[in-house]
Amino acid sequence: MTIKDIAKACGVGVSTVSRVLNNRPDVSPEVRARVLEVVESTGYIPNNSARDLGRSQTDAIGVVVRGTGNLFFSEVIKTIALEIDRSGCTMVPRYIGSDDDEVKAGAILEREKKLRGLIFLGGRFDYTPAELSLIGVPYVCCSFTNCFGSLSEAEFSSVSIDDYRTAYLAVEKLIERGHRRIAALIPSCSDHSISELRYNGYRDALRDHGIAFDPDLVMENGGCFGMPETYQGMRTLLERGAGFTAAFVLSDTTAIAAIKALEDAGRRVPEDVSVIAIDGLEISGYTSPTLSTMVQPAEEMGRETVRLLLEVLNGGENRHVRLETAFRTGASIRTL
Amino acid sequence: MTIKDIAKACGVGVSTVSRVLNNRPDVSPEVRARVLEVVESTGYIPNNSARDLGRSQTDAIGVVVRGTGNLFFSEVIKTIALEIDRSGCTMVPRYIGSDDDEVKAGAILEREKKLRGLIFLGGRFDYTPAELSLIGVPYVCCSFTNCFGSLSEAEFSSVSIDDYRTAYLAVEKLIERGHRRIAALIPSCSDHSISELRYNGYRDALRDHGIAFDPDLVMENGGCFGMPETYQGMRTLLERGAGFTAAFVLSDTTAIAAIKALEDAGRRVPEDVSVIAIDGLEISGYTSPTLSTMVQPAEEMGRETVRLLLEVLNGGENRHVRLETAFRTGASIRTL
DNA sequence: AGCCTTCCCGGTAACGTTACCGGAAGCGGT
DNA sequence: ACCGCTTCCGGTAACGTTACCGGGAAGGCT
Repeated sequence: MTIKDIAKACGVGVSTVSRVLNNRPDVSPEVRARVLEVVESTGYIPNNSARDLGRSQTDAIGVVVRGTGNLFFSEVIKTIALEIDRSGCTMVPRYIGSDDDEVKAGAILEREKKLRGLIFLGGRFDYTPAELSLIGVPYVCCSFTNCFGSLSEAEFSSVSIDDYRTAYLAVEKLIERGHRRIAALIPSCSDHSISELRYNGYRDALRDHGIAFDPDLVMENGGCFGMPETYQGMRTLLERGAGFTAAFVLSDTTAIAAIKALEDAGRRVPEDVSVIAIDGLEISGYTSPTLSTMVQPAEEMGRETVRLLLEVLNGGENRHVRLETAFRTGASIRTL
Repeated sequence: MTIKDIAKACGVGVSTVSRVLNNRPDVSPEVRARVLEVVESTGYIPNNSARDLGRSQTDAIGVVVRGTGNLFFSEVIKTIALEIDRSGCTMVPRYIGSDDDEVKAGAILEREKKLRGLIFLGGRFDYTPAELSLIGVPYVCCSFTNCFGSLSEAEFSSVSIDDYRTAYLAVEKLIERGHRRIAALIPSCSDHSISELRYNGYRDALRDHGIAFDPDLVMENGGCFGMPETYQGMRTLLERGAGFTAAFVLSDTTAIAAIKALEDAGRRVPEDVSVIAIDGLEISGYTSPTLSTMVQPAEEMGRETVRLLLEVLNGGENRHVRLETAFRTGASIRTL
């Protein structure tokens, strides 16, 4: 069953059928209706490969996911997949490690699969314009913040939360509850990126509330949002001996690991130490204690990401959208 | 840059280049080497659409993922993606809801994207041969057990754990520790499938150890492995008043929800109630208490799934592989 | 009436491969 | 010298679309 069969069945030319299928103008309503009817009744589906070849362009959208352990990304991916499907495009995922070069991975994916567009889901994004020029298609970065001034904002799109502000607010929640000795667990693998911004939020919140910054309360642990590394990080922090009544952790899963470290060391949460995190995973509403966390709108992020990409693909301008986070109160913090 | 350019640069015909690229015989070693060299140096990558069109076949492998909340699947997907990439094929994912018809979704995906093969990742799979005949390409079911005798085992491949035995062993762990009043939380949405088998394992383990089956200890809650449903299920079970010292829960995440329900009702885990689960997610090693759980080999499942599909695609026979689970001891169970 | 648009529509050459056919060259055997 | 076989290779028609060109019909204007 090809477009020729449809054309013959309708008594029109193939180009007319093609026009109808791609709903272009220059087709009379009657002809359009007839073609559509035949297409419907025969259950004809155009051949993708041929279409791609004819257009010399594919309908594939690459999605590079960096950091395999990140549960939050798993949430976002589902929405991205859904939205890409809805747009009639094909999602081509590629998972890479936390320390892999995502831009290189994207470029390879683009060459291999002849992509139309690219989505980057992940943290570190400190590339030079030269490196980024390897990517020849529009791209949008999700869960990302442009913290290197070298790249023009007009050259790509992005959707993210305000990491700085979210961290600031999280820490402020602790301060509001009387905490002044607040530890922070920062993954060190993704400098210059999300963790950097969240770290700044932490420091500025302290400063704005007249609390002196104490480097002994900050633990930079390796491993991008990894649970073992964070667990170990918290243990080391405790051994350091600098007392604290609260901790700010950058993600839900690592917060869970940090809490375990606290408990294994004989500290109770929240009685001895309050913990606040960022993510808002479903599961963190069921752990013991439940997590107080800044909820990222996973679905909205996915939806916006795809929407932005489609916009650019349709000739629109690059845009950068910031999504709101919301504080979800759990049992992991208490008022001093 | 097309195959013609390569042919011209090598002084050979396009068909020769094509033969080399698809490493077919009937090419002399010298010519093959020369072509390969030019390909290498020019960085030429064949056009996928044209190849697919020429072959009238694609390199796309559909992956239908059912049950969006299932974290275990998220783990498996990554390996599946990796292995599909390694094979040179393209993964085309589709996420569907827990109550959607996965076979229909697969058939649609196949028609839309002209798939070469299909992978089903998910639970319920009680379809008639007529329904399954909608799928016109080889497929393999992952995390699945053929519990409907109607379908011949030669018609598809599958990889799964032995759900019956795994559940049996899990319950046995509890019995070994002196428990005799053992509750079970069973998702009721996916009858005739994984939960059915695991339920049978539960009942037989009781029986084989001379423990009478008590229907009051079984809670069938709706929602496929959903945390809210399981939480509510456990609450209802407790209100029922039938005492128990242990509970068998079908997945890690639902076990975490069940534990919260227990704690919210004033029962402590494991002091008052022991809990055992199945999955072995990383996160369940960090929750409080850590979970005792039967670990499913997520990576191996993903690897085997893709391997089986490729086998069939290359003319091999359908196979069904069973993977081993391992008990991982956590703090959620205790000896009476 | 003649001309110029505009609106539709059909024909056909791309698009970049693969599969098939046929042919040249080399070689051994009669 | 002839035949038949194998090995290797080039030419070319598919594959199923899309994009472009051109043409006919209809309608408005001079």
